[in-house]
Amino acid sequence: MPDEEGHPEPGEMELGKVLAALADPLRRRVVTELAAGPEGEARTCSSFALPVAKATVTHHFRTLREAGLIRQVNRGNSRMATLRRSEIEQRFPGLLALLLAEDARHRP
Amino acid sequence: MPDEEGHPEPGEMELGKVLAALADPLRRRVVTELAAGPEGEARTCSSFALPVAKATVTHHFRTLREAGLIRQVNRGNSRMATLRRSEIEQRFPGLLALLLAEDARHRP
DNA sequence: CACAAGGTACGATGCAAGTCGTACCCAGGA
DNA sequence: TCCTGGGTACGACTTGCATCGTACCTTGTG
Repeated sequence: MPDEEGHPEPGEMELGKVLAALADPLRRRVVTELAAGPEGEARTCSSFALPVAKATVTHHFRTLREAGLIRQVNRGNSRMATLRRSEIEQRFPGLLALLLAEDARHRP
Repeated sequence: MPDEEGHPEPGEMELGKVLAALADPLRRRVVTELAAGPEGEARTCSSFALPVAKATVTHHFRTLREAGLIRQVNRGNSRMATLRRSEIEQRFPGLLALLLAEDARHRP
Protein backbone atom coordinates (compact mmCIF):
# COMPACT_ATOMS: atom_id res chain seq x y z
CA MET A 1 0.00 0.00 0.00
CA PRO A 2 1.73 3.16 -1.21
CA ASP A 3 1.78 6.27 0.89
CA GLU A 4 0.44 8.69 -1.70
CA GLU A 5 -2.96 7.22 -2.39
CA GLY A 6 -6.40 8.77 -2.29
CA HIS A 7 -5.01 12.23 -1.53
CA PRO A 8 -6.65 14.74 -3.90
CA GLU A 9 -4.69 17.80 -5.00
CA PRO A 10 -5.90 21.08 -3.47
CA GLY A 11 -7.47 22.02 -6.80
CA GLU A 12 -9.37 18.75 -6.89
CA MET A 13 -10.93 19.10 -3.47
CA GLU A 14 -14.73 19.26 -3.72
CA LEU A 15 -16.72 21.37 -1.31
CA GLY A 16 -19.53 18.83 -1.32
CA LYS A 17 -17.24 16.05 -0.15
CA VAL A 18 -15.59 18.29 2.44
CA LEU A 19 -18.92 19.38 3.91
CA ALA A 20 -20.22 15.82 3.93
CA ALA A 21 -17.06 14.67 5.69
CA LEU A 22 -17.37 17.40 8.32
CA ALA A 23 -21.08 16.75 8.86
CA ASP A 24 -20.24 13.64 10.89
CA PRO A 25 -19.49 14.51 14.53
CA LEU A 26 -16.68 11.96 14.90
CA ARG A 27 -14.87 13.15 11.79
CA ARG A 28 -15.39 16.78 12.77
CA ARG A 29 -13.88 15.96 16.14
CA VAL A 30 -10.75 14.55 14.49
CA VAL A 31 -10.28 17.61 12.32
CA THR A 32 -10.97 19.99 15.19
CA GLU A 33 -8.46 18.26 17.47
CA LEU A 34 -5.82 18.40 14.78
CA ALA A 35 -6.62 22.03 14.03
CA ALA A 36 -6.37 22.91 17.72
CA GLY A 37 -3.00 21.16 18.01
CA PRO A 38 0.40 22.39 16.85
CA GLU A 39 1.20 22.84 13.18
CA GLY A 40 2.31 19.61 11.51
CA GLU A 41 1.26 17.38 14.39
CA ALA A 42 1.11 13.71 13.37
CA ARG A 43 -1.14 11.34 15.29
CA THR A 44 -2.21 7.74 14.91
CA CYS A 45 -5.84 6.88 14.26
CA SER A 46 -6.14 5.16 17.60
CA SER A 47 -4.87 8.18 19.53
CA PHE A 48 -8.23 9.87 19.06
CA ALA A 49 -10.03 7.14 21.03
CA LEU A 50 -13.17 7.30 18.92
CA PRO A 51 -16.01 5.32 20.55
CA VAL A 52 -16.43 2.95 17.59
CA ALA A 53 -14.90 -0.29 16.35
CA LYS A 54 -11.55 -0.42 14.55
CA ALA A 55 -13.09 -0.99 11.14
CA THR A 56 -15.29 2.05 11.59
CA VAL A 57 -12.29 4.19 12.51
CA THR A 58 -10.60 3.13 9.28
CA HIS A 59 -13.73 4.09 7.36
CA HIS A 60 -13.86 7.59 8.87
CA PHE A 61 -10.19 8.28 8.24
CA ARG A 62 -10.54 7.16 4.65
CA THR A 63 -13.43 9.57 4.22
CA LEU A 64 -11.35 12.42 5.64
CA ARG A 65 -8.41 11.51 3.44
CA GLU A 66 -10.44 11.26 0.23
CA ALA A 67 -12.05 14.61 0.98
CA GLY A 68 -8.55 16.07 1.20
CA LEU A 69 -8.70 17.13 4.83
CA ILE A 70 -5.95 14.92 6.20
CA ARG A 71 -2.85 13.22 4.90
CA GLN A 72 -1.92 9.70 5.98
CA VAL A 73 1.59 8.33 5.67
CA ASN A 74 3.07 5.04 6.79
CA ARG A 75 5.62 5.30 9.54
CA GLY A 76 6.90 2.05 10.90
CA ASN A 77 4.03 -0.15 11.94
CA SER A 78 1.68 2.82 12.30
CA ARG A 79 -0.11 5.20 9.95
CA MET A 80 0.26 8.82 10.97
CA ALA A 81 -2.43 11.37 10.16
CA THR A 82 -1.70 15.07 9.69
CA LEU A 83 -4.01 17.97 8.94
CA ARG A 84 -3.57 19.49 5.49
CA ARG A 85 -3.78 22.91 7.03
CA SER A 86 -2.30 25.14 4.35
CA GLU A 87 -4.12 23.42 1.50
CA ILE A 88 -7.46 23.70 3.31
CA GLU A 89 -6.83 27.32 4.17
CA GLN A 90 -5.88 28.13 0.59
CA ARG A 91 -8.83 26.33 -0.95
CA PHE A 92 -11.53 27.09 1.65
CA PRO A 93 -10.40 30.16 3.62
CA GLY A 94 -11.93 30.43 7.06
CA LEU A 95 -13.16 26.87 7.24
CA LEU A 96 -10.80 25.74 9.99
CA ALA A 97 -11.44 28.93 11.96
CA LEU A 98 -15.13 28.14 11.74
CA LEU A 99 -14.61 24.69 13.23
CA LEU A 100 -12.39 25.99 16.00
CA ALA A 101 -14.83 28.73 16.91
CA GLU A 102 -17.67 26.24 17.09
CA ASP A 103 -15.56 23.92 19.21
CA ALA A 104 -14.66 26.69 21.64
CA ARG A 105 -18.36 27.46 21.95
CA HIS A 106 -19.01 23.98 23.32
CA ARG A 107 -16.21 23.80 25.93
CA PRO A 108 -16.24 26.87 28.20
CA MET B 1 -49.78 25.93 9.12
CA PRO B 2 -48.31 28.80 11.13
CA ASP B 3 -45.53 30.92 9.75
CA GLU B 4 -43.11 30.51 12.63
CA GLU B 5 -42.50 26.78 12.58
CA GLY B 6 -39.33 24.78 12.36
CA HIS B 7 -37.16 27.89 12.51
CA PRO B 8 -34.45 27.36 15.15
CA GLU B 9 -33.09 30.34 17.06
CA PRO B 10 -29.54 31.38 16.10
CA GLY B 11 -28.26 29.85 19.34
CA GLU B 12 -29.96 26.56 18.55
CA MET B 13 -28.44 26.15 15.11
CA GLU B 14 -26.26 23.02 14.96
CA LEU B 15 -23.15 22.96 12.84
CA GLY B 16 -23.73 19.31 11.97
CA LYS B 17 -27.16 20.03 10.54
CA VAL B 18 -25.90 23.09 8.68
CA LEU B 19 -23.02 21.19 7.10
CA ALA B 20 -25.27 18.27 6.20
CA ALA B 21 -27.74 20.66 4.61
CA LEU B 22 -25.01 22.35 2.59
CA ALA B 23 -23.47 19.05 1.50
CA ASP B 24 -26.26 18.57 -1.04
CA PRO B 25 -25.56 20.38 -4.31
CA LEU B 26 -29.16 21.49 -4.87
CA ARG B 27 -29.51 22.95 -1.39
CA ARG B 28 -26.10 24.61 -1.66
CA ARG B 29 -27.24 26.15 -4.92
CA VAL B 30 -30.31 27.66 -3.26
CA VAL B 31 -28.26 29.20 -0.45
CA THR B 32 -25.60 30.46 -2.84
CA GLU B 33 -28.14 32.10 -5.13
CA LEU B 34 -29.78 33.81 -2.18
CA ALA B 35 -26.41 34.89 -0.80
CA ALA B 36 -25.42 36.32 -4.17
CA GLY B 37 -28.67 38.25 -4.44
CA PRO B 38 -29.64 41.47 -2.65
CA GLU B 39 -30.14 41.61 1.10
CA GLY B 40 -33.61 40.50 2.19
CA GLU B 41 -34.56 39.07 -1.19
CA ALA B 42 -37.62 36.81 -0.98
CA ARG B 43 -38.15 34.12 -3.57
CA THR B 44 -40.59 31.29 -4.08
CA CYS B 45 -39.40 27.69 -4.03
CA SER B 46 -40.28 27.24 -7.67
CA SER B 47 -38.25 30.27 -8.78
CA PHE B 48 -35.06 28.26 -8.37
CA ALA B 49 -36.13 25.77 -11.05
CA LEU B 50 -34.52 22.82 -9.32
CA PRO B 51 -34.43 19.78 -11.63
CA VAL B 52 -36.49 17.58 -9.31
CA ALA B 53 -40.14 16.90 -8.56
CA LYS B 54 -42.27 19.24 -6.44
CA ALA B 55 -42.26 16.93 -3.43
CA THR B 56 -38.47 16.81 -3.52
CA VAL B 57 -38.27 20.60 -3.61
CA THR B 58 -40.43 20.77 -0.49
CA HIS B 59 -38.11 18.28 1.20
CA HIS B 60 -34.99 20.31 0.43
CA PHE B 61 -36.51 23.58 1.61
CA ARG B 62 -37.63 21.95 4.83
CA THR B 63 -34.08 20.71 5.41
CA LEU B 64 -32.72 24.23 4.86
CA ARG B 65 -35.35 25.74 7.13
CA GLU B 66 -34.79 23.26 9.96
CA ALA B 67 -31.05 23.82 9.75
CA GLY B 68 -31.73 27.53 10.24
CA LEU B 69 -30.36 28.71 6.91
CA ILE B 70 -33.56 30.13 5.43
CA ARG B 71 -36.82 31.55 6.71
CA GLN B 72 -40.12 30.69 5.05
CA VAL B 73 -43.22 32.83 5.45
CA ASN B 74 -46.61 32.54 3.84
CA ARG B 75 -47.53 35.34 1.48
CA GLY B 76 -50.75 34.91 -0.39
CA ASN B 77 -50.83 31.61 -2.16
CA SER B 78 -47.04 31.34 -2.13
CA ARG B 79 -44.36 30.64 0.45
CA MET B 80 -41.46 33.06 0.24
CA ALA B 81 -37.96 32.01 1.25
CA THR B 82 -35.36 34.44 2.56
CA LEU B 83 -31.77 33.87 3.62
CA ARG B 84 -31.13 34.32 7.35
CA ARG B 85 -28.01 36.24 6.51
CA SER B 86 -27.26 38.07 9.74
CA GLU B 87 -28.01 35.07 11.95
CA ILE B 88 -25.76 32.83 9.89
CA GLU B 89 -23.00 35.40 9.86
CA GLN B 90 -23.25 35.86 13.60
CA ARG B 91 -23.30 32.17 14.39
CA PHE B 92 -20.89 30.87 11.71
CA PRO B 93 -18.75 33.79 10.57
CA GLY B 94 -17.30 33.37 7.11
CA LEU B 95 -19.58 30.53 6.06
CA LEU B 96 -21.48 32.48 3.41
CA ALA B 97 -18.28 34.01 2.08
CA LEU B 98 -16.94 30.49 1.72
CA LEU B 99 -19.93 29.43 -0.36
CA LEU B 100 -19.75 32.52 -2.55
CA ALA B 101 -16.03 32.11 -3.16
CA GLU B 102 -16.52 28.50 -4.15
CA ASP B 103 -19.37 29.48 -6.45
CA ALA B 104 -17.29 32.17 -8.16
CA ARG B 105 -14.61 29.55 -8.74
CA HIS B 106 -17.01 27.49 -10.83
CA ARG B 107 -18.44 30.23 -13.05
CA PRO B 108 -15.71 32.22 -14.82
C1' DC C 1 -68.05 28.99 -9.00
C1' DA C 2 -64.57 26.43 -11.19
C1' DC C 3 -59.98 26.10 -12.14
C1' DA C 4 -55.02 26.75 -12.21
C1' DA C 5 -50.73 27.57 -9.53
C1' DG C 6 -47.81 26.92 -5.62
C1' DG C 7 -46.87 23.81 -1.72
C1' DT C 8 -47.59 20.21 1.58
C1' DA C 9 -48.49 15.31 3.34
C1' DC C 10 -47.97 10.58 2.88
C1' DG C 11 -46.22 6.32 1.38
C1' DA C 12 -42.92 3.72 -1.37
C1' DT C 13 -38.43 2.81 -3.38
C1' DG C 14 -33.56 2.64 -4.33
C1' DC C 15 -29.16 3.75 -2.87
C1' DA C 16 -25.58 5.48 0.08
C1' DA C 17 -23.63 5.80 4.74
C1' DG C 18 -22.39 4.28 9.50
C1' DT C 19 -21.60 0.39 12.08
C1' DC C 20 -19.74 -4.04 13.22
C1' DG C 21 -17.28 -8.90 13.37
C1' DT C 22 -13.92 -11.44 11.43
C1' DA C 23 -9.97 -12.43 9.02
C1' DC C 24 -5.80 -10.77 7.59
C1' DC C 25 -1.31 -8.09 6.99
C1' DC C 26 2.92 -5.86 8.48
C1' DA C 27 6.47 -3.95 11.50
C1' DG C 28 8.85 -4.28 16.07
C1' DG C 29 10.02 -6.16 20.32
C1' DA C 30 10.54 -10.00 23.79
C1' DT D 1 10.96 -16.81 16.11
C1' DC D 2 6.64 -15.97 17.89
C1' DC D 3 3.48 -12.59 19.45
C1' DT D 4 1.39 -8.20 19.99
C1' DG D 5 -0.37 -3.72 18.40
C1' DG D 6 -1.99 -0.76 14.83
C1' DG D 7 -4.60 -0.83 10.44
C1' DT D 8 -6.81 -2.65 6.43
C1' DA D 9 -10.15 -5.64 3.53
C1' DC D 10 -14.35 -7.77 3.07
C1' DG D 11 -19.01 -8.88 3.79
C1' DA D 12 -23.31 -8.03 6.25
C1' DC D 13 -26.74 -5.34 8.48
C1' DT D 14 -29.43 -1.17 9.50
C1' DT D 15 -30.54 3.29 9.15
C1' DG D 16 -31.09 7.47 6.79
C1' DC D 17 -31.55 10.24 2.65
C1' DA D 18 -32.94 11.70 -2.02
C1' DT D 19 -36.32 10.84 -5.07
C1' DC D 20 -40.87 10.22 -6.89
C1' DG D 21 -46.23 9.72 -7.71
C1' DT D 22 -50.36 10.77 -5.98
C1' DA D 23 -53.66 13.05 -3.38
C1' DC D 24 -54.82 17.09 -1.13
C1' DC D 25 -55.06 22.02 0.47
C1' DT D 26 -55.15 27.08 -0.21
C1' DT D 27 -55.16 31.34 -2.65
C1' DG D 28 -56.02 34.15 -6.43
C1' DT D 29 -58.22 34.71 -10.95
C1' DG D 30 -61.18 34.15 -15.03
